[in-house]
Amino acid sequence: MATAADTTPAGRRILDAAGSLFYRDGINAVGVALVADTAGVTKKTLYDRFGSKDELVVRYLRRRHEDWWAHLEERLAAAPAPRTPALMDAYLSHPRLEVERGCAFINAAAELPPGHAGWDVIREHKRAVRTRLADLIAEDAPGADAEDLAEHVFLLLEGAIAHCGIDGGEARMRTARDLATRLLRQSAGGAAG
Amino acid sequence: MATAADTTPAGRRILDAAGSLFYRDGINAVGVALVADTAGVTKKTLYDRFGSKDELVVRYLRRRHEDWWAHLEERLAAAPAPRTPALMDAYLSHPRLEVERGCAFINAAAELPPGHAGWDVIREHKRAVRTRLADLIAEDAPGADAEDLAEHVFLLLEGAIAHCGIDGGEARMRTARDLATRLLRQSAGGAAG
DNA sequence: CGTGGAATAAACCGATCGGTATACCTCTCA
DNA sequence: TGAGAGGTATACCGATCGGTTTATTCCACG
Repeated sequence: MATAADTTPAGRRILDAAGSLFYRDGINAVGVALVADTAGVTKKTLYDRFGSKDELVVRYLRRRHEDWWAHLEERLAAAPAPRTPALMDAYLSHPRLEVERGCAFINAAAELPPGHAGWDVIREHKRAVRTRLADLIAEDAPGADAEDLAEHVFLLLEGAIAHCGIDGGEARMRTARDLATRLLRQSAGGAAG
Repeated sequence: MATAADTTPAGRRILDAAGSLFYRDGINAVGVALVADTAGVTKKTLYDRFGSKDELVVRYLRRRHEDWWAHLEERLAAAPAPRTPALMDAYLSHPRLEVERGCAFINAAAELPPGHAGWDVIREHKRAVRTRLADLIAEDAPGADAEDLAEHVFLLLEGAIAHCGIDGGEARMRTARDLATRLLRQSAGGAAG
């Protein structure tokens, strides 16, 4: 019977290899043979576990979201108020999920054809970040228009993460964090729209 | 002798085909044979004009920048003050440069390997937009910290254009325009930091 | 003891990739 | 008049693509 794909040692190594290769070089530029070789696994094992490259791509995106989300919640739990800037900081502090090539989900969206199952993962990831951001802002700037402010900060965040891949550095993420912090202070101070 | 690549009718049609195909389906997913067929041209003609796919990609990016820039300046020339929101509107009004798949330059950055000549075009394009934005802001909000405000609006803009490709619509670009407009009004009103 | 899942090793499939080669046609212009 | 540029048509190249097949080994578990 088909195993849950990443419950097996080889399955995990495949997902590890796919995680770094797809992110660093792009999805279409990386062949399944390279993923298998990097994982120290035969193509047969890869196809036994994942069935197709499309499915592997979906798993790659799902895992990237789950890893990032777990890290985010961990950092948020340890962060003092205001916690909104900590969300930005979380992008800079993950030990394995680099940011040198920008946002894995925006990058995947640039490559995946319409109708690919990965689109659901991409949209759900962005929706989740956007929602979590609104929650944080509601607690950081009570009384302000949280939805309006969340959309504002979300665009700052997305612009920054996208440009990390072009600039090759994290500078713009720090800029976005500082701008968001200032917005929060202004909105907490004078709660008028 | 090698012609300037796009000075010839066939060269222009190749660039037209590459423009829509590379943008819609991604650079790596589109083969030179498809570009040639779409342009109604043989592969030989394509290689006679452009030499390699890498060079064609560079030309594609350069042309996209030039077309977009010409359109921007045209719109800016016709726009009343404040002209900063008109920059955002320009993304929505170009007759041929759609926005359904997001930003062609961010997308290309997701696909191109390090060292590819296209990177220079990408970085130069973003630098140019960022600079033009600072100029517009300096004229729209005199007295304010133009550099600081430009970076803020630039991140809003980039977040919006990246997400147009994920949402599949232009809504977020309009949101970014409205947020920028409000920022401008605030900075023009109380010029304090 | 033996069955079935997880794995390796390696060959193979048709299709497509970027790029080249050969031959021929047409038009311009010196 | 004839050379050279721009072009078509088509076949070809080696490499790689995603994916399959066959055979074999290992080991846990009933």
